[in-house]
Amino acid sequence: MEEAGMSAFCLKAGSVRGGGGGGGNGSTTGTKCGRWNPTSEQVKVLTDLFRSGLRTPSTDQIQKISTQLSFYGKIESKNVFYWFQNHKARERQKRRRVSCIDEKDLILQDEKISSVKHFTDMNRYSEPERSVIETLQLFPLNSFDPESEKLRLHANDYKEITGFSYKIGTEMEHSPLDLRLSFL
Amino acid sequence: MEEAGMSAFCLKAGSVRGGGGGGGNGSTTGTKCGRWNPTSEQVKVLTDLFRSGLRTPSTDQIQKISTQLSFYGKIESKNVFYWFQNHKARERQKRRRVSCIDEKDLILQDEKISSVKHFTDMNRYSEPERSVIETLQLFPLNSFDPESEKLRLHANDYKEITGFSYKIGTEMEHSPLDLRLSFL
DNA sequence: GTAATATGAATGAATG
DNA sequence: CATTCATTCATATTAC
Repeated sequence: MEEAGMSAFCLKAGSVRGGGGGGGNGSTTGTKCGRWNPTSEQVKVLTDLFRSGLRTPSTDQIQKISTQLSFYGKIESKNVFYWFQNHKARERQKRRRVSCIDEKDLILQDEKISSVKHFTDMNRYSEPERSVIETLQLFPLNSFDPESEKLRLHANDYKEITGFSYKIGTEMEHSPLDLRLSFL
Repeated sequence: MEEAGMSAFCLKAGSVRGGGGGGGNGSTTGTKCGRWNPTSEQVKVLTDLFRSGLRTPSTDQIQKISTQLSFYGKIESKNVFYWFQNHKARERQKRRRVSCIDEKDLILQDEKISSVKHFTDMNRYSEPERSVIETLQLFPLNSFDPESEKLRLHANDYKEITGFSYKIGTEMEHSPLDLRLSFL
């Protein structure tokens, strides 16, 4: 009865997820089950893409990337998705930590990419390096969507929730006997 | 992509969620501010509702759901709203991201029960059809309400609206970066 | 063996 | 409804 909150998700016992490593990576140790751990080649490709300016690949690109990367080992699309999400988030995260120091001496541990991150404007952190454009020619990102945006129909967007005042519970009584889910 | 304000009000205060290992009530950790941490019961109810076919509850339903769920812990209406939004979106995302692997056993543990329910309608409740109220019996509701059926909002199965017409392979220039990336 | 770190995975919240 | 950001959890790896 306890728990039931934190570690209820990870299980799998490694039946389906197995295989890790897949084809001939060998760099990993075990790679039994659990989470995906990328091979060196996969990491390199992903890093190259990231350094080339790709930050948030679209679904199509994610599919293509994972397909290509599957040659180096087992991988799923969501792995690519998460990788970019995490990579970008942590870049930003580190930068935020740095900016929040006033007296503490920060330890610049490692700086993989030689990026002189001087935030000219604290308001919005732009890309640290703007010299990634050349490689961008690699990607035909000219996939213009002619009419993907105009299909937007705004349904009820539930504007009320943003205002936390939002008085809803006219009856704030917790009456277990009142009615549970029969209200629906 | 604008700045959109940095809501830094809620500092994390380093509360280790779940570490308490106590009784599954996540709200005890933060309690102050920070994001909503649903309890197991709340998640179960929401999941049941979702599995029952409810995908986009109206404002009215949302307020009722949150009111009833507040019995299990702190909750707001917007939490319910976001929960359904996210759950629906991620179900669809998962289906999409996983389509490229030969592994067909992508059975999520939360889909244990094999109740085949096909949602085929996307309109508002045109006609009340009673086929999704099963989970409601999980709760000790004393008042049987024949109008329960009208809660059910059938899911729109949604098809690919992306009429992809962008040209592919227009520029297949070999790039110095990596040949393997030319697929993008 | 434990602590610290790195990172994959998940999800709440928000925006367009 | 889709996409993205921020925070957190979980685990593998490394350091002590």
